[in-house]
Amino acid sequence: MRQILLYGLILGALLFLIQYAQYRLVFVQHAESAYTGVIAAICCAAGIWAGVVLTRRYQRKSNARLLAAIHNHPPVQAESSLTPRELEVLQLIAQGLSNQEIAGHLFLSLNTVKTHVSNVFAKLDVQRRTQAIQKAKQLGLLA
Amino acid sequence: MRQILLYGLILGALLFLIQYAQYRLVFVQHAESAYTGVIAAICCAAGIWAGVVLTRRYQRKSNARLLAAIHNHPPVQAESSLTPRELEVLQLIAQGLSNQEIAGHLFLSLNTVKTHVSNVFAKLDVQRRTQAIQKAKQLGLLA
DNA sequence: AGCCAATTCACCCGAAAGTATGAGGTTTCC
DNA sequence: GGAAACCTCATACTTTCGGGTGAATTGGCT
Repeated sequence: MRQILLYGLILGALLFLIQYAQYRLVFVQHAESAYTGVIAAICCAAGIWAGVVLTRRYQRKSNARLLAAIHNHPPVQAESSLTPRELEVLQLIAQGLSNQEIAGHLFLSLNTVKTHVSNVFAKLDVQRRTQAIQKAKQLGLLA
Repeated sequence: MRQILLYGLILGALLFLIQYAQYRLVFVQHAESAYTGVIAAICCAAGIWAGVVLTRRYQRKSNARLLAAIHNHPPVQAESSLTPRELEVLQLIAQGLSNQEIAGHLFLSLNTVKTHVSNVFAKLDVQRRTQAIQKAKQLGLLA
């Protein structure tokens, strides 16, 4: 529902831009190539954005399968109550990454990473990431 | 993901329609105008392609680093040795203790612990304690 | 259609961690 | 007796973490 509104606004803005550009062109003849360039730039940007978003969503699930394959575990572990995403974050914590770096690796915002980290800590009953590493290794959640 | 594609198509279609309509109504005298729509479509496609390719490439590199880290592949070189005190502090860090707790264990002030920790980080060439744990285990400094 | 778990993101706040610099004290070794 | 290494502690500052709360979205299941 929110997205529809968003896309509507984007669409409207684009249409407005095009209208404006063509309005200006009525009075500025022979600037057709410049106008085409603007359109091309806008569409390129929109296309790249769409492509990136598309691929990220697709890759997200692939990564889950990849990590699962590495550890010979199904994506969802019954013995630990950690979700797949939380396990991913936990593994990156054990690699020594900061929350910001984890966000970069996983294409998440810093806030989202913090949320996952907090949930991991709560489920492992620890207060610090160093404790989480310790406990996770004891529980066999990490290699 | 399906909706994004959908919205993308709608966007493209609308843009094209606008182009076509204005071509018919206003810019009949400009045969060039028809090309703008084509350009827009091509750029959209190119943009999506570029976005997908770029994101996929970036992900591949990330995954490679991730796998390398998991499998202990990264080159490990001998580094300057830690002093006895620094090694003590490092071991307590690996056990998940906070600086304050380490100070309590070793009967030191918090500032002193911070100094030792900073020196350990410098010698191990890391910035965070989680990285220090990882590296110390690679170097065999920890059990 | 509605519920529910998972995921994502935001904001605020305090605590902890990390950086930089300086400064005494001791031991050891030349 | 002086250089060098180590240990100790301090102040000041910036960054990162962690906790708490709220909320929107999605996908799966009933």
